[in-house]
Amino acid sequence: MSAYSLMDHRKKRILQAVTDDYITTAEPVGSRAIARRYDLGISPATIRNEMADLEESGYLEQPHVSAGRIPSQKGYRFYVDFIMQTKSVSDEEKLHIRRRLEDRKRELDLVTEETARILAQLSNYAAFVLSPVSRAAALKRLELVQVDPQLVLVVLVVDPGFVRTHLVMTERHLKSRQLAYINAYLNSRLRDIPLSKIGVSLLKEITAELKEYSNVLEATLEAVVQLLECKQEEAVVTDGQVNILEQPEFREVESAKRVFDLLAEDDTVSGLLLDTMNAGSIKIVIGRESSHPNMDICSVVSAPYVIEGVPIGAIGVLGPTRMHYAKVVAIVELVACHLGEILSKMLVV
Amino acid sequence: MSAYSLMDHRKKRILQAVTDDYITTAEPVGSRAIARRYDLGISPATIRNEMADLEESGYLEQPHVSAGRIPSQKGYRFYVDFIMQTKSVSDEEKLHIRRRLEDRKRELDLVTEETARILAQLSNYAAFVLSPVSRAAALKRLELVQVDPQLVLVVLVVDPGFVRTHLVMTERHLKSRQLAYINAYLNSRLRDIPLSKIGVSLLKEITAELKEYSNVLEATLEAVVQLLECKQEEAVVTDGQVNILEQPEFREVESAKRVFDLLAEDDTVSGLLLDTMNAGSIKIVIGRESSHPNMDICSVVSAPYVIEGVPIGAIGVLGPTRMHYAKVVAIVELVACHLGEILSKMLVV
DNA sequence: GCTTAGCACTCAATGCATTCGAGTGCTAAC
DNA sequence: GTTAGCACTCGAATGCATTGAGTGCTAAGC
Repeated sequence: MSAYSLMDHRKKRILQAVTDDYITTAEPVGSRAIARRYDLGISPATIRNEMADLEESGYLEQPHVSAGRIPSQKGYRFYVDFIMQTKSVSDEEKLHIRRRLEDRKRELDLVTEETARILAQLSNYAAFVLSPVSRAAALKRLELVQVDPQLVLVVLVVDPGFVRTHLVMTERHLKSRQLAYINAYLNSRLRDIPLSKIGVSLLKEITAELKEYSNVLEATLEAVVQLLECKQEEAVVTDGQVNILEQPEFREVESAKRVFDLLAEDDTVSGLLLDTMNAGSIKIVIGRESSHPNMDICSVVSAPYVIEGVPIGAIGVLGPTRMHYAKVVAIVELVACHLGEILSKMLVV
Repeated sequence: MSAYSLMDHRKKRILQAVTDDYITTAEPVGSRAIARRYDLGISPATIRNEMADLEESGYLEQPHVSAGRIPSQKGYRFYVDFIMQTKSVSDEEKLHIRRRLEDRKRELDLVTEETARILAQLSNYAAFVLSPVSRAAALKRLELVQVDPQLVLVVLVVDPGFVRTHLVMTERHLKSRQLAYINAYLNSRLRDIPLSKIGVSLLKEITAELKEYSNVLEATLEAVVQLLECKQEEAVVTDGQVNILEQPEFREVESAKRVFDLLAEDDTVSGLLLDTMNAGSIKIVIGRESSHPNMDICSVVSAPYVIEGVPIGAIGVLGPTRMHYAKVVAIVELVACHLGEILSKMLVV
């Protein structure tokens, strides 16, 4: 028997009214206000009785005895799971998002940054985007380019997605034919190998095979390892942190600072986004549901974005627990969807 | 006759005392406090008289009649120009900075990010770094790499400095010998040409010369233009924005928000840093000395960093007008110096 | 038996008067 | 020129009464 059936219809409507009202006004909601603003056909006294019940079962709480009620964390959870109906976003808005992303299509970083910006602007909360990572990603090409007698540029192309480069000093100058040979050999060994399989041992092996060039290759292959590691670590792009300051619950600098600190710790946010990506479905974390102490006053709505059905990243929005869940869920889902589509055009090569 | 000579020694000492005290306590300073804390050998009454003079000539001001004095903007300016003595930084600290930067030496972005972080941590204010830009920068190498039958990777190496890449779709597959020919030709034409001279016209010319490959080259060279433009635009890395919230003057969210908005507008900060770079010397902007309205409550200390005597970028720290100027100036100068040294090892190839 | 009007009660917020004290400016004495 | 003394100012803190939004409970009504 789900929690759903444990609450009668009228209680649900009242919980909904309290939550909706509190989300928009940020003020505790009283029985009179509900009777006036929502046409429930019952008197304040009845509403009071119901509210008392809702409080007893933990869905509502009272900041102090002569104030109205506000949803508890449990209340928000119930609201999110069983009550709210996600809003749909207007077609113009969809088009607008699409166009803004299309405009950045030529570079991955630009797209993720723009996505974060769009999310922040639409939601008016803080937004973040976990850049695409793919377990299935494979090395598409590795190219050494002689830039200078002592300098080789290592270029890595990964599919799906990104290009990384690194300059390496070398002791001896390689002739272009030698370089071509090395390049051809490296590509024959590494091409289409999943990144997860490219480890120190494989690279050692290759160095041994090409031992005539080992002094050049050592530095190069070390760079390869570093480059791959470096991209493996999750890159999170953030935007709209300032929006936090507009929320009344963060008016006192102390609480605002807690949130900023939270956002500054990369791994908290990126961990959450990685979870979302792995779970493959939209995720709503309310207040202390998260283990992170500074999250108690916040909620996060996050969703994965997919390429050909495979989640390759995630986006999210962080706001106060009194978050406009319905709106944010709609936005996050929509943006995730568009982002996936744009990226699939860009990355699947 | 400079402002310096217009103020007698005792007044200077008092202005210094007020400023030092206010900078550390953030509380208006009274005559008694000065008499007690600073050994000036004069009584509070005398100090009061001097303070009244200093107020009349605009160096001090009073929040209200029964409060102590605080430095006016003019007072800070005088303090910065004629009174404060820059602190020196301990050797351990220098070593620490050096080591942190050395650790990131392999990548430009890492170095600038770490620099911003160091600056923010040492100063406890918001910090930013303008990435190296150089008018004298020249294209060192341009390389096309065939990644895939329909995909060419354009790699640009710029000296001093950075590597940029971009993927371009092509209609026909080029044989490796053709690609080698194009590469060789492009490099012969473009190598060591200053970026400022590489424009659409030059690239058009080259396309014409290689017209047999024009359909491939058009897209490629267009990408080159975009890549160069993209890097020309100033990249500013920021850190420590949260520190702003620790300053008592930004306790009310309103003022904090103004500062965050200011920091969010890239061009304001980057403009300031560009000015500093072009001026080639340390720069201190106090409150309304800047034209930007939201700067009125802030000060910025910025300094260029140089490679072989040539300024190629700048770093800066933003805090309240009640900023610890002496300390910040020392830090900014020191970090700028180290950054220049590290970069000259990295970039001048 | 549920609903609701009525009422006593609670408590944060607001306003107001009072006090406190840090700090000043002025005057007069040194 | 310096300084002690003193009256004065005004923000901040404190205390106290008032207000009003909102509750819980009881008893009457449908």
